[in-house]
Amino acid sequence: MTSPRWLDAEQARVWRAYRDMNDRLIARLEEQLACDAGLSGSDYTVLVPLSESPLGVLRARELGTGIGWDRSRLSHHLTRMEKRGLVVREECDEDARGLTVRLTEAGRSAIEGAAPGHVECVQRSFFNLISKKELTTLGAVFDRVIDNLKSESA
Amino acid sequence: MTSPRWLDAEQARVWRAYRDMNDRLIARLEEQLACDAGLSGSDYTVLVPLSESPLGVLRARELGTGIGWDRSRLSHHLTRMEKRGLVVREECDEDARGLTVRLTEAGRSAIEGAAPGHVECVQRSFFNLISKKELTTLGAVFDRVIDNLKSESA
DNA sequence: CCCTGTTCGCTGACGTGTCAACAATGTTCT
DNA sequence: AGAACATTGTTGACACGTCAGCGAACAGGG
Repeated sequence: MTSPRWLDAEQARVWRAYRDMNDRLIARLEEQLACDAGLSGSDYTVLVPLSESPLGVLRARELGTGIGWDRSRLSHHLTRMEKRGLVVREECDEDARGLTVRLTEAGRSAIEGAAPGHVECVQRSFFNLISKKELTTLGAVFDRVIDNLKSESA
Repeated sequence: MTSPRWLDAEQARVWRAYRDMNDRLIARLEEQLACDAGLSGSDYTVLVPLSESPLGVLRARELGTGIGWDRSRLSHHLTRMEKRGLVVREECDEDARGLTVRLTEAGRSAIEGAAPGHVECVQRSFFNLISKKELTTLGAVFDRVIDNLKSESA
């Protein structure tokens, strides 16, 4: 037995803390976005790459792979966002199958209004509580876990 | 300016890694549970306290507060789980408003079948990659972030 | 005892995410 | 050109979570 069958006491404690922290942190950020700008976390995820694009326009495919969403999820969410006037769909010149997504004025002001508060919330709830040394450790651990998960699924 | 308006390069990197790791980790665990025992993460969350209770029975209220779910969410999920034969609802003697949830045989074998694989997956994808020293750091950081979030929402 | 307020759980509406099936277009190979 | 295959995006069905509103049952004070 190289690895024990059950978690030891400290592992169990850290695992619970991890799940708990994540739930609370996400909830906090969602709440901030919702009451600050009427956006959900998913809206924010979609709007960020659009607002960073020079013309506020992106191919749906690019957008989707950029944020790691599958086509279906993106399509459904764009339908909802379009209904709220945050984005519009346009035909794609280079590829008739394709689709371009354009940020509307309302969409741009929503994301620009939301971003500072969001970033500040991340700072206040996370980074301000972490030392430089700890940050380095976290970064290393997260990268290691990601690499392992990537290699297993490949 | 005590705290900068935007994340610096390392913070941004760590934040992305954190979100990415979490998404992949959760997906990995969900996948393992689903294909190993036909359970979702939510099913697992509900079944664990039930299986740890001596008679496999719990008050709905206890169960809900124990896992941090509101009444509505629990009610909806119990409906789905009952339909699949994992649990049954029973009336509560002490309190006529109340409800007790009982683990069925199928529910018990599902959770007992799923747990070892789940724990092993957590070990392999997370704890095996982390040194003792790093684990201590993670625990400290997670607790600190949780405390801060708790105090802010109080 | 009744009134008020609280707790318990259920329900319906809605936003969200996943899956499988589909249509349309592009690409490759012969 | 034509057949086979891949890519792009949409759709419908379903699982899930949140929210507001509801009725039933408790608890405490008049």
